[in-house]
Amino acid sequence: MLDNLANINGLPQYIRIRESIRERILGGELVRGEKLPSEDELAMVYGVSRMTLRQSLADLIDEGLLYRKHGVGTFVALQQFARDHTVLRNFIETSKEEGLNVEEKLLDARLTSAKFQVARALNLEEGDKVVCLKTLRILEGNPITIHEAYFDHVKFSDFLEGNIEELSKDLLAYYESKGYKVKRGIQRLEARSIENDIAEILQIDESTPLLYKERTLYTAEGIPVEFLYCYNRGDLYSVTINLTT
Amino acid sequence: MLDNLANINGLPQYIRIRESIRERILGGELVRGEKLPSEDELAMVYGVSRMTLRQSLADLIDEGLLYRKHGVGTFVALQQFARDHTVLRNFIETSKEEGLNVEEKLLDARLTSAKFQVARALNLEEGDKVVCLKTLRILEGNPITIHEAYFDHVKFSDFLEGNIEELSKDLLAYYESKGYKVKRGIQRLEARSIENDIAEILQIDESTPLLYKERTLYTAEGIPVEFLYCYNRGDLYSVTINLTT
DNA sequence: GAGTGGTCTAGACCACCCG
DNA sequence: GGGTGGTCTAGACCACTCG
Repeated sequence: MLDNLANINGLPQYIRIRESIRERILGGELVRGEKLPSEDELAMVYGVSRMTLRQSLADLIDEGLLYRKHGVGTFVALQQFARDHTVLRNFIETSKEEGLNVEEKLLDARLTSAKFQVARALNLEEGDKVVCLKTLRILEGNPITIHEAYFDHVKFSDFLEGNIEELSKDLLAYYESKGYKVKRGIQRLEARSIENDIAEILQIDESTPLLYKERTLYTAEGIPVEFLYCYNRGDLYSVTINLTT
Repeated sequence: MLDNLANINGLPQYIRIRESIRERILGGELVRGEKLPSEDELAMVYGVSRMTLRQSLADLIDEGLLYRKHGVGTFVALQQFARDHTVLRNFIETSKEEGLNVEEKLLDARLTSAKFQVARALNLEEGDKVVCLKTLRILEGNPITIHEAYFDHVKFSDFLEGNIEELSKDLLAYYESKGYKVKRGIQRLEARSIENDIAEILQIDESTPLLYKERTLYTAEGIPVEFLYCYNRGDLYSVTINLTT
């Protein structure tokens, strides 16, 4: 009765209810700090059992949109955190959503042999064949990031024969199309001095520090999919991270 | 029947079952990639309903220890991710657990007026009174990090009258003791060139880049608790982050 | 078709908080 | 004491996967 966009056929009830509540919060119908009706009441309003209703709330609490107080009630959080946990997002799409002018330039794409660090991360043997994909990302005309991604040539043997320019724009989608849906990752960040070749590509001098990143991506099963080196201009690039206890 | 440490009285069953399963995995009884018994069977073994058992599994799946395949079964993940989502941890305790020699030196603790950025982060007005706590962290004899934390003097008025040396060793515990349990946070990382005063304290020259961090901590309700500037030696310090879709 | 996880119900009792 | 969320049950039917 309260749903609109959330009322798509085929979706489980708890998802439709969750989205309905989310819309009521984001739309301003439920104000920050405001108490929601009790679980019993919400379950009645939405016409489901309390267990089902709690499944809806659980997701929103995990996202930081709601919080519970035992014996008191459920409330809309004062501070809105990440709407979802999506830390892994496609760089180009994300930047475009923010209205930024983004270009991506293919620097190199080739078959090579895995060195120690790459092999270890991808659970391969040193010397095994891997695809190396190097790209430069340009934000509002400024070269800002060099990406150097490695992935198993056995799992992704058709990459180099495909439309590399196109495929490299959304590697996550490409991995998924091959049956490797990325679910988790581990990344490590460092501040580094810049090296000559990197300085040249990013068109900066050697006094600018570099935000250096290493990242490994995995499926839900824990299969490593990609290992990445990433060199970011320190003065133009920063990384924002949501933390939870 | 299978529990031991997980069999503490007073704990909900789903937590005891969860910990029992976790122990069976970490203890090697359940191997990576191995299929668990079906939910029906596990529920019977543990003597609970299937819904209760699923609550146990949900936590372990969220942690990345297990994954499910619809119509197939539940499996132990191949790669073990963070055992829990605890990204927020006490630096000193964590380092000690890793067997590292850690010292913390109090540099400054005083009452001051919130400048623009601090005021905005803590939801205060510019000029409102805040406590500023500056500490130096020394790892294995190397000065590695300068922490500059700010928190509301109204919420935490007794800090400066307390044993500052002691309290500053676990600020999260101090905040919690005042009714502000930290649940979430947002942090931002940058690579920066070093400034004179920082270089002097960290005993490094100005060619070493700095891993600069800003962080705001919040309660589950979304109340801001602490705003922090953090200056880390780039060549000795790196930040590891777990990502999820 | 058999087995698995995904969703859902209509109750129940408990622990916690507040007036 | 009354209202709230926390935990738990004993079923049910559906959707998916595989042989």
